[in-house]
This record gives sequence, structure tokens and C-alpha cells, in this order.
Amino acid sequence: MPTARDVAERAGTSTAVVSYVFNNGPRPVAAATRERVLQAAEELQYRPNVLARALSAGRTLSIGLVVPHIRNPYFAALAEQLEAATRQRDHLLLIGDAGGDADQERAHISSFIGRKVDGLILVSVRDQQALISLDTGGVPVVALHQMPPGSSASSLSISSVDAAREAAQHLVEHGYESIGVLTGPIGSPGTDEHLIGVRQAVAHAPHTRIEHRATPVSRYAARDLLRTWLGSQNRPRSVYCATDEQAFGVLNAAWEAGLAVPDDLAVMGGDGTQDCEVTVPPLTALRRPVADLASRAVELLLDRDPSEGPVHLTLEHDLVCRVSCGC
Amino acid sequence: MPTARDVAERAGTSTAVVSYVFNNGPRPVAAATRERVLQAAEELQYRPNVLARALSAGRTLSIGLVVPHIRNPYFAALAEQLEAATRQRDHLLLIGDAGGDADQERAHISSFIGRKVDGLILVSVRDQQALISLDTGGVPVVALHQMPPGSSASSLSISSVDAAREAAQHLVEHGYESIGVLTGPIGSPGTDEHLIGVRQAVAHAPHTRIEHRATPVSRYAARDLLRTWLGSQNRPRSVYCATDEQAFGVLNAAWEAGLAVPDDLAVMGGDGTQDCEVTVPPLTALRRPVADLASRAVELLLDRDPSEGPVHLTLEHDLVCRVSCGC
DNA sequence: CTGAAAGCGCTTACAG
DNA sequence: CTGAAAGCGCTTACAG
Repeated sequence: MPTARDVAERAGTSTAVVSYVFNNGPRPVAAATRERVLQAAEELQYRPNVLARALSAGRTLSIGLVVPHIRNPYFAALAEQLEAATRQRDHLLLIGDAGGDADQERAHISSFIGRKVDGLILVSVRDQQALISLDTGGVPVVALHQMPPGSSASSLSISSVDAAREAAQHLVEHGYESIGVLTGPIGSPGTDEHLIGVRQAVAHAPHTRIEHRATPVSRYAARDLLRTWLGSQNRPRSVYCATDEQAFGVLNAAWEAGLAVPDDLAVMGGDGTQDCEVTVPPLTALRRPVADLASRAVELLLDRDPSEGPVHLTLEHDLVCRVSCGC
Repeated sequence: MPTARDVAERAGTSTAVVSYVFNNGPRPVAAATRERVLQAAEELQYRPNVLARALSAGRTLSIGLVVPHIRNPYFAALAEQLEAATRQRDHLLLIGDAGGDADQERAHISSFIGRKVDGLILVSVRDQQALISLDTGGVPVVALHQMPPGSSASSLSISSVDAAREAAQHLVEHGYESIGVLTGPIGSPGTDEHLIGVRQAVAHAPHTRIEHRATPVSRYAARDLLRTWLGSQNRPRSVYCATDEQAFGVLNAAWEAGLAVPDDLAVMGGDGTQDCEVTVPPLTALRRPVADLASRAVELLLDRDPSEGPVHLTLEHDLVCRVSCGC
């Protein structure tokens, strides 16, 4: 692989000038010189070594994303939007999949920090408790969920309480006498908020029964749990899921049990990924503003002075009605 | 951020020894010295700068993966398995999403090469024609599909011809008088092979009609096409899809059209992702050996002498029967 | 507008 | 077993 030195020699100039040409600065280069450099680089097939540049300039033009599970379509969609947002800012997105494991998540974070990413976007598998001591060695972090007070990370999220309340309200308005609430594990970000929101909605509908179950955020885990739940005496008339991923499992379990959606069982998802459009039947869901989350996260990392301290923003969500809730 | 120099000073030794401790070599360190170094590193919260290490050692302990679309569950599953395989070898997996775009794919490849990845795993959006001139500047590449002869990249794939033949044979045995074949775009890797395989199967079943359609590899594109196709006079009795992604769209279109699967329309997918378990109804599919592809790909990159030239391996697939084909 | 040189934070022969 | 020093390939003040 040719280096800047090789290019400089061939162009009859110095490595400094090669650097100025490839970075459009910080100093001007005579048009003729620039031409010679470009020419030489072309001939030698020169590609700047990004590592060396990063080491000396202190910026890597990269952003790390760590998600719990890349197979979860919500996180895949997030990755896709972040890819676009970082690309627009001439940065590279590095995606790390934690595989649902806290240690693997830590390893990724640590590895990204070692690689000197310019910023880190995190959806954690760990609970609030564990996130207090998140240490990122000076790299700015944006979490896409609530963060415990005192953390140095910024956060971007929807109001899970409001969202869950609206979702439950919608089910109440349909007249369903019972609502099953399916969330991720107790302690994981958002779980409490979902329950609070649902209870708020039901406070005005005293005849509505609610029942809560938790599973890992996996369609297979959700399906397995629902097999039992739907087979029991007091199976719910409707199920609100904190995530789309779990809702997909519910749809399958209903089908297995011979229950029609929405006539026997109404179902709602909690992310609003595009996948909801093509499930059978299409899935009503709360929708998180994925594109907005992505562009705001990148802005926060790249344009904000970290010394100003963390910022916590709440973004808007909406409810997309499709067949599965009875609309 | 503390550097090796800070640690060395505090431990009363040299940066060389700090390096030996953190890399377990290449030279031995006295137990007492090692202790002091570890102690000092702990106190300072030292994390080696991976960039500097990479620049000087010439290896980054990272592998790049470029996929057409991270939202496609087959590619997400691949990423997940590769993550595990690279982790086992103490390497980091960097995931790049090409967003279905050839330029974006090129940008990712180029960026990974600039970052000096130790190897590159590629699923390309480009057709065979364009891949002839793939230039990776000495970085070893494994493609997870066929590569044009003459390319320097190795490849790992299943036999699409055999797979498609078996799938079509299965549909023929069910007695379906017509098979719709839904593939990715003409010219993209595998498209021809799928058609050849299906034709081979039908050669022995002269009364079976086949008809071919192509869409982008997207469930939404597939759904849109199927809306028309299923509404037409000669809609197929069964559809074999080259990808799961497209099959998901077909299931939805069938539901929209009021057609029961498999009684009115049998459907088969082409990747065999786990998602097929929980569609409504569960999807019969050809299954690609994802875990095997992943571990073999990493082996090829890390254990093979690149000067030996590219190698082309065909891995085993199988057919997983579920409800959607009529089993 | 351009060159010579120091420095980014590591690794690794070269000496001892 | 350990230290002093060169070098990885860039960037960027310092001079001119």
C-alpha cells in the first residue's frame, strides 16, 4: 500500500501538501500542485490510512452504535437511519451487537472507546441501576432511552408513560374488558413506565382488568409465554406489547391457538417498525420517531459542546391504527 | 485519557513492559513487575489506544461486514453469527449497511480498508459484472455468494441451483399445477441459478406451469407486486421465493386478497431465517447454514494464507417444512 | 504557497 | 528480565 510519502515523492512535493490536498486544508495549495498530487495519488492508487490520520488528528470521523439485538427490527431500523444520518455528516457508523448480553455490551463499548469513536449511541440491555456507573472515558454518549439521574450521558426518548396510556386508552375505547400487558424484563428501561401508563388509562375505566407479564424482548419468548396464557381460563381480550418484537410472537401464538385477530384477541405493538405493515394481520402500534431519533442523536454528538453537560430530550410518538386492534 | 507512558511512569518501568503485559508477550515479564503495571493501569483507568496499536503492529483485530440491508432478517442473522464467530477469535466485527446502494457499498468497503480491517466479508448489491473489478487493496475478502471467475475474493455459498430444484420438486410433489417464482433483480447473484433449478424440477413434471417475476429484495416490493399478480386471471397456485424477505410480503398480500395459505396459495421462502417460525402461517423455507457460513468465513479470513489464492466452497442447505407449503 | 520536523500512542527489534 | 529508541502513516504548528 502506497503512503503519503510515496505520493509526495512522485508529485515532487512534501507529505504536508499531500495532507492539505486530501483534507482540503487547513492550508491552501496551488492549483498546479494539487493537480500533481491528485495525479500521483491516482496512479499509485493511494488511500489515506485512516488509522494514522485518526491517531494524529485525534478524530476518527466515526460513531459507534451498540444495540441489544441487531435482529430486532426496531434496532435494525435504528441502525439504518443512523447510518444515513452519520453518512450525511461524513462519518462512519460502526454497529455493535450486544447479543442481549451485558458483558458483550461492555466489551463493545470499551472497544469503540479504544477505537476513539467521536461519539457513542447506546441502547443498553442493562437496567438503570447498572447504567449509573457507565464510564466512557470522555467520549460523548447519547442513550436512546431514559438514563438514571447523575449519569453523564445524554438521552433521547419518547415518554413511555404517555405512550402506554394512549395505547391502553385506545383499547379501552374499543370496549375490551381486559388488557394483557406484555413488557420486557422487570428493571429494564421503560418497563415501569409502560405499567404506569396503562394503569393511568384504566383508572378511568374501572371495569377493565389488566394483567402484566414479562418476557425477554424476543418474539420466540413472547410466543412461548402466550401459548400458556392464551390457553388459560382468563386469557386477555387484548394485549398491549411494549415492543413490536414481542407483538410478532403474540400474533403467531394467537394463530396457533386458533384465535382470530382482532375478533378474539386484539394486539398492539410498541415500536411501530415498518414490519407492522405486513404482518398477518397488520399490526396496530405505537410508533417511535426513528428517523428523528437518529438525526437528533448524531447532532447531539457532533455539534454539542460536551462540557455543557448531558441533555435529556423527549420526542413525539404517535399511534398507527391497523387491523390488529379492531380498527 | 492516560497513555502507556503514564502507566509506565507510575509503575516505575518502561512503555515496552506495559505493552508486554497488555499483550501477554512477545517477551516475558517478571511477576512482580506485571503486578505493578496492572495495579497502575487499574488506578489510572488505562485503556490501550487501539488505533495506535493497530498503526504500529499492522493488525487491527477487526473484520468488516458489508451487507445490502441490515433490516433484512437474513443479513441480521448473518451479522449476529459473525459477531459471535469474530468474538471467539478476539476480533471485532464492524457492520456496514449498504442500504441497497452500490455507491454506499463501495464507500463502506473503502472505509473498512482504510481502517485496515484484517478481513472483509461481503454480500454485495452489485451484479456479477461489477464485481469483477472489486479492488480491496490486499485485504482478504470472502463473499457469501458466487463470485465471477477471475476475482481475487474467496466465496462461500450454497448451490442455488440444487436448492431451487429441491424446493420446486417439493411443490410439484404437492401436486400444485403452477409455480410462481419470485426472485431478486435480474443480474443479481443467484437469480439465474434459481430459475435454472426450478426449470430442472419442472422438466420432469410437464404439466406444471411456471412463471417468473422479479422485485427488489424487500417484503414491501414483493407485497406490491403480488397484489397485482394474485388479482390476475392466472395467479399461481404456489410461489417459491428466492428470499424469506420476499416471502413475508407474499404472505401479507395473500391475506389482503383473502387467500388462505396454503389452501389457496402455497408459499416457500429461500433463506430459512428463524423468523419463518412465527409468521402466520409459519413459512416453509430453504435454509442457508448461517452459523456455518459465519464460522467458515472467519476461518478463511484469519487462518488462510492469502497468497494461496481464492477458494470457492459450497455449503449444505436443507428444506424446512412448515405449514405454508401444505405440509 | 511550501518544506522540515515534531508528535499522536503504541510495538518491537536492538542492546544490555 | 528490562530500557532506550526507531518506526507505523498521518497532521499541523513552526519557519520561511
